[in-house]
Amino acid sequence: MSSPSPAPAVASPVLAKRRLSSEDRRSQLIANAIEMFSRHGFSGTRTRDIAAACGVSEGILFRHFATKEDLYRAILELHANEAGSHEWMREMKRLAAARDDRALIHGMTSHILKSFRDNAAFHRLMLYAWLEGHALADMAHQQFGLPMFDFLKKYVTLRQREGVFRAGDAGPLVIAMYAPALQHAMNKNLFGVDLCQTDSDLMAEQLADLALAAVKNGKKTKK
Amino acid sequence: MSSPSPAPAVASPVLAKRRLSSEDRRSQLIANAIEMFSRHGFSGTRTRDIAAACGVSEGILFRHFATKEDLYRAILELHANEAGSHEWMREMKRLAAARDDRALIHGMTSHILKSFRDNAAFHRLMLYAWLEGHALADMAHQQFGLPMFDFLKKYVTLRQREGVFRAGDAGPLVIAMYAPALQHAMNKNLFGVDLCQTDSDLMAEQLADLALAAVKNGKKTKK
DNA sequence: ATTATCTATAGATCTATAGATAATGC
DNA sequence: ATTATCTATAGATCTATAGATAATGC
Repeated sequence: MSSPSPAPAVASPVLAKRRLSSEDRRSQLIANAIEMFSRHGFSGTRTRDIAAACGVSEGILFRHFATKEDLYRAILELHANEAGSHEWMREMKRLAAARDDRALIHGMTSHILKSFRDNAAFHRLMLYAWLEGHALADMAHQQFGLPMFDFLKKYVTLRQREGVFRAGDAGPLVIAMYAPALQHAMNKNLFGVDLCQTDSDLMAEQLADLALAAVKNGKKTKK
Repeated sequence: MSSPSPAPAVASPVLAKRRLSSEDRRSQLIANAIEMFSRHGFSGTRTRDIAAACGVSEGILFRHFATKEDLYRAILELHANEAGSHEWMREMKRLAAARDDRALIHGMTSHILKSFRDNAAFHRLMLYAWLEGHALADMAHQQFGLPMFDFLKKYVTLRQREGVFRAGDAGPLVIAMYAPALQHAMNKNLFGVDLCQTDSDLMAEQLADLALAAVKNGKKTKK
């Protein structure tokens, strides 16, 4: 008689025709909306399909979110806050203070790969938001992209003065540091293109090593 | 009396209320459609707006292209063929045969930057097409992306055997070769983000040098 | 005479709302 | 009693078409 509380999961198949609490339904709507928006973009996604994915009528969707735009905003705001990038930034700064180039670049590489592996749908949605010129994509950039780039730029300049990093404008060096990892992550997790048979961990290792070799001065970099 | 033939340009402002030839109108529609699709994606673009951008009614658009999808296809097919990537591929192969690593990487870098600078709208549209999973985006990948990656992979493997390139899986090395340039080009031309004050030519130079340093063995790479 | 163009509109689709219904917690 | 849910539908928007009109080339 005492049935265990039914999973309010996204993928509850059939038979789960039980009513969900307002909170659970809201979460479910957001989860399915992320998936939809990440596949078809904002204007390519129909509120009807989001509701259908949750097994409810459209009315329910609009009871939780006044407009489609509202739902979209809720997603972006949710992830922008929880992203947990703050503690990671702190870790980066610690490694920078210790002048541990290798650990810093490896850490950044792993972080990028992991983030795209774990939140592929969200990153895909974010790329759409960016293309579509959504205000919140710009906000995310202001909040995370810029500070990160700025931090890296300062670190690169510092290491150049210390004679450890290659000379030249800091900008290109920063790009060389993160681009390979980001490019690979986008190819693999956003576009489903993986032209390397390399194992995932080894991949991170090698991408980081290459980034390190790119920015380090041409002296002996031996491991 | 003999007025010079009016410019069938995209941006003919006011006063150009003259009828265009079927061919010119078609070109104009495509040109404006590229701009629109590149900004808002396929589903985010209204046929009404494309027609309006050309200063004609929607009926005209549908006289030239049976469906919206048809117009979209016309754009992708047009650029896929004219892209002129074939001769560039030949040039790359020539440099590869001569083992000119520096020229090859610099050439590729410049090519990427120039292509995104000259055809920003098209690349933006292509990115949308890719996200939206349009069949022709995949086709373009089969036709250009894959062969290029394959070529680079073979070259890297060869140079590794010759002891000039760093050891390791070829995949990551290939990514390290093109990612910085591509990343920068996307940032700048697709997303309007340029965090480097560096001059354009110098930028290409530095990005290429960094890519070269990444893949080359840790011996003296002196210029 | 040919054909580029416009006007008007059909038909489909999509967001959003109103009011009725039924499952839940107390 | 409360509230999650459904049904039905309004109103807007969007693609696409049909038929009339007017500018062009001959």
